[in-house]
Amino acid sequence: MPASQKVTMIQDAVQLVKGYPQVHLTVDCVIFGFDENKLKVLLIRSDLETYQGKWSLLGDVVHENEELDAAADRVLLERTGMTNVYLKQVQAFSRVDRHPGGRVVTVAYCSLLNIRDHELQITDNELHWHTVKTLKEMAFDHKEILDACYSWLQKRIQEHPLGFNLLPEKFSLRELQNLYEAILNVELDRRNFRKKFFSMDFLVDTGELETDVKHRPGKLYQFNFDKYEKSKRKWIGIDF
Amino acid sequence: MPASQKVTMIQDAVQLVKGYPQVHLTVDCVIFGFDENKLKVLLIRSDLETYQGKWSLLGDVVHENEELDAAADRVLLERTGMTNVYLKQVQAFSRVDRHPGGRVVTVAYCSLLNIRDHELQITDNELHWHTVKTLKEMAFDHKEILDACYSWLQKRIQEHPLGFNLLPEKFSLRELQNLYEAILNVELDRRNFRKKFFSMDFLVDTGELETDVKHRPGKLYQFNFDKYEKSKRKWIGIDF
DNA sequence: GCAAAAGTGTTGTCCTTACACCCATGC
DNA sequence: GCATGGGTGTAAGGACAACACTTTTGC
Repeated sequence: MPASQKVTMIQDAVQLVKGYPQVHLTVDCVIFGFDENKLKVLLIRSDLETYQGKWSLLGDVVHENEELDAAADRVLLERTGMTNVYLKQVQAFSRVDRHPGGRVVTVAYCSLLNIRDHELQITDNELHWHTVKTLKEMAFDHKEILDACYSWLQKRIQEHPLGFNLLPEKFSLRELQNLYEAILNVELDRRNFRKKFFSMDFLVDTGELETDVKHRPGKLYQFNFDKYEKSKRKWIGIDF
Repeated sequence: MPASQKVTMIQDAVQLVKGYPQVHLTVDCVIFGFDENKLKVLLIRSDLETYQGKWSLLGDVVHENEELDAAADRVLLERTGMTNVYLKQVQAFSRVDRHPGGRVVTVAYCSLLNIRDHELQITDNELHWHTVKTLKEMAFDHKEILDACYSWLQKRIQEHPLGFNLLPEKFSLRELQNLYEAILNVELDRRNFRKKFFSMDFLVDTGELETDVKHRPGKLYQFNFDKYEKSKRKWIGIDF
């Protein structure tokens, strides 16, 4: 290394960082659920007067010594009372004017949970589940964030077994198919759908049957996450 | 809406945001290139004494009224002199101790460019191209960021025509195949590879041939981005 | 017994894979 | 003329798409 390099070495990293500009940083969670054969998202009314009546994602500031994932976990825990929820970072949004109160950068998270597993505890600000399809305007850039997370979900659900997070532990194949059809917004052939999932061999027949249905009850299955993890294939293909 | 809601409405958004905690925010660019049939990444020596001798990604703070994409563009322009470079946000990294100078959140970008298109202008801090495969330790959490961007690239290149950003405008099929083999770390069958790309019908025969090769020269092709954009297919399938 | 959904197989088509020989050029 | 990589075709196997009838249960 040339001597000239050493001269410019920075010894005091703390001093260096102190000179950096700072921004307000938040997380916003797009929390998806599945009910009545429709994809739902958990929203509250915005508490900003500017956005009076508009719907808003669940979010919060990132605390001083908190990682982004932890902040998103915390938002989820505070709002739904649930831990160990499927939660993935999707994208940062940084439009300078995205918040009327000033410069706020936000990191969007996509979360999937089973609506039936929990009752909403705190229903401040009309917290409740909204049908994704019929959702129009939202506060801030939250519609844009929702759209990004929805696209993300549509893509991911075709490549990874995320969908099971939206269903009860035990589910019928009809429910599973309804889930895929709702999320992907397509109709699928029932026989081919079943063949596909059976051939993947990750479904476990629980031996139980649906109850409270007005017709022939379907078998209930569980997803074998362990088996899936062990057999993840490395796919090589070119397709675009 | 119940009356109780109105009471809690926030009128002064600016005041609200002023109360939010702030963090230091940076962008880091993983700039990939392709040369000598190897995937390369553009790095500098860290200028922090703590990381003396270690390699570091190209990054910078995000300015006060600057979007993340713009900050990444700026880093690229400053370091390579290039604009209109392929550049996508990949992921935010927020480990509390990831920077020795204090809490710094960074957003990673993946960038693809054609090494031949530009000579490195400023070679401060030993800026230069590194073979990805042989890269071990790096400053900060930059190895982790690089790995994340590399995985992202491996996945994306199979689904979208990104690879062409790493090649000259006109390229031979051999070069294209070498690119895929290097990035995916596999060997591909030459005949099947050619068939695949020809059947997609996005390659335009320029009528030109390779020069300066010691054997029969191959045809040079261009990628037809317009045609690709127009025929993007919506793929529905379940596969995991 | 009827309504409603569960459950099941086959066939044709297409895509993927594996594989070997001749061709054009530089030296 | 020989070494080097360019260029091409075919056949087999596997995945996917299309399609209809019987079975079980609730009422």
